[in-house]
Amino acid sequence: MTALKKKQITLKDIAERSGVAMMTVSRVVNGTGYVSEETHRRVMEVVDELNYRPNGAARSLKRQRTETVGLVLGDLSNPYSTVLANSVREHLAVRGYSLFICISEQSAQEDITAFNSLVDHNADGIIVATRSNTGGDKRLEAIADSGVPVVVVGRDFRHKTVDFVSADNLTGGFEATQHLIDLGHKRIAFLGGNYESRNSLKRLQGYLNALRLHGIEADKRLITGSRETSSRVPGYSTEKMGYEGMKRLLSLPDRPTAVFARNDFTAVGAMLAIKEAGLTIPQDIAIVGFDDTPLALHTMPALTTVRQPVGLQGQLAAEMLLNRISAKKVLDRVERVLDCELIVRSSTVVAV
Amino acid sequence: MTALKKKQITLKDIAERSGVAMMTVSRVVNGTGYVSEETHRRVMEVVDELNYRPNGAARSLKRQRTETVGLVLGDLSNPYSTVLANSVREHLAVRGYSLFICISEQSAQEDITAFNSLVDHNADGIIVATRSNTGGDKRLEAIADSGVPVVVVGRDFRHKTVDFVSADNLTGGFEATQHLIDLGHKRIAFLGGNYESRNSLKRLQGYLNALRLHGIEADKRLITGSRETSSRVPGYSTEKMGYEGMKRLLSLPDRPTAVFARNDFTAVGAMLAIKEAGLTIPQDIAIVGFDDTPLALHTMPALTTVRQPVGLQGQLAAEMLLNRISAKKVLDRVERVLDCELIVRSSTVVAV
DNA sequence: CTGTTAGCGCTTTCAA
DNA sequence: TTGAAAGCGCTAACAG
Repeated sequence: MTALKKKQITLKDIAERSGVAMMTVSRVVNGTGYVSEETHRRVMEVVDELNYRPNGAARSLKRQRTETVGLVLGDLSNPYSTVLANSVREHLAVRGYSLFICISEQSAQEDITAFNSLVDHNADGIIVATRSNTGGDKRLEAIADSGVPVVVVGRDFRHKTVDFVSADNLTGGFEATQHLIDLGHKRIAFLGGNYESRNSLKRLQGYLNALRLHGIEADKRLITGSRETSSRVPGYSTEKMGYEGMKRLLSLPDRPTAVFARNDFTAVGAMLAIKEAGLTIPQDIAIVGFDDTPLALHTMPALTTVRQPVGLQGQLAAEMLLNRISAKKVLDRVERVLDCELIVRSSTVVAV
Repeated sequence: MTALKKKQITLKDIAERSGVAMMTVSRVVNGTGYVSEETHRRVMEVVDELNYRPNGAARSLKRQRTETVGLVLGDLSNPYSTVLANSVREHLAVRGYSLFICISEQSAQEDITAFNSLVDHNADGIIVATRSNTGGDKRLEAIADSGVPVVVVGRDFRHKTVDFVSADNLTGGFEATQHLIDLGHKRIAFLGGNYESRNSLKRLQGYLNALRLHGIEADKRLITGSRETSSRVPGYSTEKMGYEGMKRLLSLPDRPTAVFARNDFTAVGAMLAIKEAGLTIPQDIAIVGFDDTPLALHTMPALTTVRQPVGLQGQLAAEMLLNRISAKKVLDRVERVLDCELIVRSSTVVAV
């Protein structure tokens, strides 16, 4: 007969085998308090022999903390998520914290489920990097209210005890558009949103600001995106959106001479549509993306794009969260908005 | 004064407030056992009012299970990981299990750390999708020995109680090479490995098998990859490897007329090197990738590649693991190797 | 239908 | 330097 699951080795087992009290074993295992050389050695011997590992649930229950942090990620397929996750993990690891990632790609319900499983398993804090949505926001607010440390990354969410990290999408969008204007473009499209979403979509807002500054009137027909208002289309499917949106733009009587796409995936889709129409980039239509994903280097021509400091966002998020976790009192909201950088390549300028 | 972290609401609080025993509250919350309409209503009222959530640590400690599964992922930036993770999550969700993802991109140490944090936090089972390495394997073996359900996906690892899911990389590699041979190629390179790794690298093995079958002698100079023996280069950096490897191949006195790249990223890098050398794909050099990432559709020309059923791997992994978790006795190892499919595009055949 | 008791494995506190 | 007792929050098992 085969045992289903071997009985877990406990402190008690180690204590009995090594002839000391549980408490002593605990001290040895945790390296806390005084234990004689000799006892330490004897205990460790048994620990190694039986391959003892402390039970996390019991420990958490008693200690009321898990040394664990949760990260809720939306679109996993976006390199952004990858870089962010790795950065967060690295910076947590330095302080001895483990990272558990939950995915929430589709709906508010998934957000809530992810938050709950993290909270229920007593994560010491949560970093949220999904798009905001009312259902999720409401739950997140309750979680923050209950005292769980929370940091949001690039998510529109305000709460008096929730820290906020983000790239400066407003200025990024502004600079991308400014760049196109500097090149002499007047009919510039925004791809990946609709005019109504301008308040939540900072990149679109930056685009509008740049136009206004230069006395170019915004043309709503040039602002196009997916049909769903709250577009939560993940990764490569935004590419499809870019492709389709570009098709619409191309069919306009007075088509744009330049396009600012909300991200590189969208830009890639747009490029495909432009090429299919037999037009040349950037001569016929110039295009700018956002994010500077590795992708951007390999499009033909290489994509001009706005780079955002993703690793830094991860680092700051981790640090802010750890700060909150170890704080002795309730900290006020901290907000960090990080500079972006325009990377000019051949999709806007011929000579590069 | 602001409380640091609000005292957690417990069963006891609910019990007191609603004037019943803790056990009754527990029954209401879990929907187990008989509770009168009236009591149920009263308890739920208090539960909602105080926003009670059961403490997972306490529950796990008592129940000895967490309804939680861990997934250890290597290269997050590979679309493969994304699709796998989502598939696993979906299929777990149906059965009420949460998924926690851990990343291990670099080293055996990271693998071990990830395994440990999952085991220590009492995950009910673990799915491992990182590349195998001796350190990780050793720890994984110990974990499996201790009775924790484990499933490996595409990872070379044999253990009598660890299930195995993988694409049929051997046949996939064979068919990719066969395809090139069918097109008349004789000097076919393998990009992304060295001859010595042929035992662990099934795709390379398939390549060698195809050559042998057609009486083409393998030329070690045509088998090239990264310099590190155990190549654990993640995502887009394998692209760099493809680029560099291709450069080496192009500098050969008798350069190949076709290349089979171990994955699409590598293939993309190779394509770049080929174009830079002023050569045409597929006329001068034909190229086949592996994985059919979304990328493959957007290369110029579109990439011929081998598609593997990633979603299905996730589904099977989830099912096998749940099966193991709920099994009444120790199950023997199950192995599922899934068919791949050659997708022919313009990087090998002009007319397509 | 509801309540009581005991204990999951660990660590905090106090005592020796 | 070591140990004993109590209890974290929950639920299985048994009583009523």
